[in-house]
Amino acid sequence: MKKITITDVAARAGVSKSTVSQFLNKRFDYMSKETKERVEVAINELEYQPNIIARSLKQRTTRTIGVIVANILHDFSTRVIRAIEDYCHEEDYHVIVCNADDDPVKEKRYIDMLRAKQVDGIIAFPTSKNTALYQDLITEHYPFVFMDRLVPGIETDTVLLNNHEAAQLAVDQLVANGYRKIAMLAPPLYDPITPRVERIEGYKASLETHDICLNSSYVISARLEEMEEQIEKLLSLSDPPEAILALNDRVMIQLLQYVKDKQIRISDDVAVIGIDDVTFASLYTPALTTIAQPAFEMGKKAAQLLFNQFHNEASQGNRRVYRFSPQIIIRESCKRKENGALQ
Amino acid sequence: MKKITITDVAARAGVSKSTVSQFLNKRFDYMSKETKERVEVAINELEYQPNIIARSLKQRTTRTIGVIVANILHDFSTRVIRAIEDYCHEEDYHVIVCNADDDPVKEKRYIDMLRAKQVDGIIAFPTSKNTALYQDLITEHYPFVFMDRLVPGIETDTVLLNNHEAAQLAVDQLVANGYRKIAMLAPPLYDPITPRVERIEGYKASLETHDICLNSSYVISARLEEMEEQIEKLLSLSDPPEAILALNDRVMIQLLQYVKDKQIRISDDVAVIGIDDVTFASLYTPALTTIAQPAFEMGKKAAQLLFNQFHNEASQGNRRVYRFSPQIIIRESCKRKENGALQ
DNA sequence: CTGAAAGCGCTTACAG
DNA sequence: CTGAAAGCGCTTACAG
Repeated sequence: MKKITITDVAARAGVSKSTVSQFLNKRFDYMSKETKERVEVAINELEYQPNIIARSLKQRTTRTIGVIVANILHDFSTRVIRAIEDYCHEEDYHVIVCNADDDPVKEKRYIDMLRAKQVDGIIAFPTSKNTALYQDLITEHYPFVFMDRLVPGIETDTVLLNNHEAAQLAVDQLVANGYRKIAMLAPPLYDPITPRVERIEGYKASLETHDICLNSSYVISARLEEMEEQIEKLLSLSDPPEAILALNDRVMIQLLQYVKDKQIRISDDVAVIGIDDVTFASLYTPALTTIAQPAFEMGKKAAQLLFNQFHNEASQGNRRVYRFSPQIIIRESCKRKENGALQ
Repeated sequence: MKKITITDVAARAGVSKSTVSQFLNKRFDYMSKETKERVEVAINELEYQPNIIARSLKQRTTRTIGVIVANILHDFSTRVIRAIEDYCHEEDYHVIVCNADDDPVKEKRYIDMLRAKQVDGIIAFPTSKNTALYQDLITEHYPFVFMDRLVPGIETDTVLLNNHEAAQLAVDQLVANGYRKIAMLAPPLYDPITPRVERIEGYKASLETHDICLNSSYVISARLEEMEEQIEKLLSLSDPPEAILALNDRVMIQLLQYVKDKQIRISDDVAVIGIDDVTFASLYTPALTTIAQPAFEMGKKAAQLLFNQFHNEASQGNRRVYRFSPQIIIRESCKRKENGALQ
């Protein structure tokens, strides 16, 4: 039951460990056909599998990367991970998945452990709170890329949505359908997470473009558990909004739950549009108009950037921010029934 | 920029590597306060982080496990992974996530590579096709547990749903609401994946219990792309079903898409119930009655079983199958409007 | 209480 | 064309 090693193979084949190692690494340049075959036979007979850990120790590469997301249960994260894993699989790499739960302590622990395990690089949805640590990674030229969120002052490859454009697409669509009283539903902003901040900014800027005055009671920012209560208030306003923009999928779900409970009819009573294309958007009634993120492309890009960092140290100097364009998927939830004023 | 090693720490502290190692492993029994402090200071000053790869080589444990799912995009898999990762995080383990896409070749490649990387164990949703390989794992006493699917002839810890009960709960609920013409929508059965086979068996057995004759044109088994076509046929039958049981979430989504496109009203025109609690079940109209799997508990159990295998070799003999009970969540999609005959 | 030495299983110049 | 030797960075008996 003892694990067989390169030494066993060498003995069996009657050659040295060096030769076996050359074989394993496909360095056949100076190897006679005969020894090559002998080694091959020995490997097969013994069902030898090299110990990658030993190789990693010597070669200082583990062919493994770490991916730290806030929560793998979030749809966007799952898709990004799938894209990264696909890319890694092609390149014969593996991915360790970690859930930091937006907790800086957990994040730091993961980053430290991942590095101790010598992973070749990390892709993270940063909590943005471990600035000193991120800075260390940079000064040590450690390969890493950020996803979804920008961290002020940290210059590393970052891939994220053009959030401004996403909010703008949503507002434009609403305005084009004749809505001008547009509310925004957002998660809490006390920790300034890029997509939230930028989408709200985008919303405000777009309103301005359309000469719509910002009504501050129309922008709700609350924890998911308090969302229903906030929506209730919003809709009870003396001058309630005619349309609601949900900042992300989780907010959208809260909104739809509220709407269901109160028997409010979307589109008739209030128009709805959401950033993030929820899985059930097309089968909901009315089908939900959404602004989709190209999650797979974004994940793939992140992986490519990381691998670029592996291969050329030069890339250190010019790490960049890559913005991906969202795509509007027009369905039914913000059409006016009466084919409303195209203003 | 050179990585600092245990040798550097030893030099700095003026002790041997052995002593530093003892310190790292918290073996303080015979260490003087003074040297202990010296080592501690050196470690902090140098910001030393041990190389886990080197340790792993010696200790023959990587504190890393592999999880092979069919597809991380599937909701159930995601939840299971989350539960496993949480458990591992508590135990200071990491998890490598792999998507086998129900492809035995990919699965084999992952298992081989994961083992080459010396992961301490594997949790897999098996394709069930690599029987020889699974058997090898057993004879080598390699720790692994199967999830969601049973593999005939392979005696290892397996955690899965009580699928029979799941189908039965669904049929019972339908019958209790006065439905007797009950169709079953399933994915293809050419590869005999446990949940599919068992849920269909459960469906058939339950019908029998209720003295309902099986109508073979009521059981549809088709690829997702052909599902709409099949549903069309099903509902065009001269004697169409009054209720439909969706075998899993993906089938349910196809069904809902069809229903939406054809403007069929669930509950009024046809009752619907599904195994797997889709995320939007409660906010859909009518809210969907579903049979939920305890995904988190199942994932946690799988992790526990794997860790048990690490800790006691004895467990080899008595690996078992753990069935989890589904839970029915009664909502609105299979209630009769007219408060139908409680038969 | 601490250190020298061997060893985990590979790879890699280098010598021949 | 092939092998002996050193080394990757730890841990672990064992000696003192």
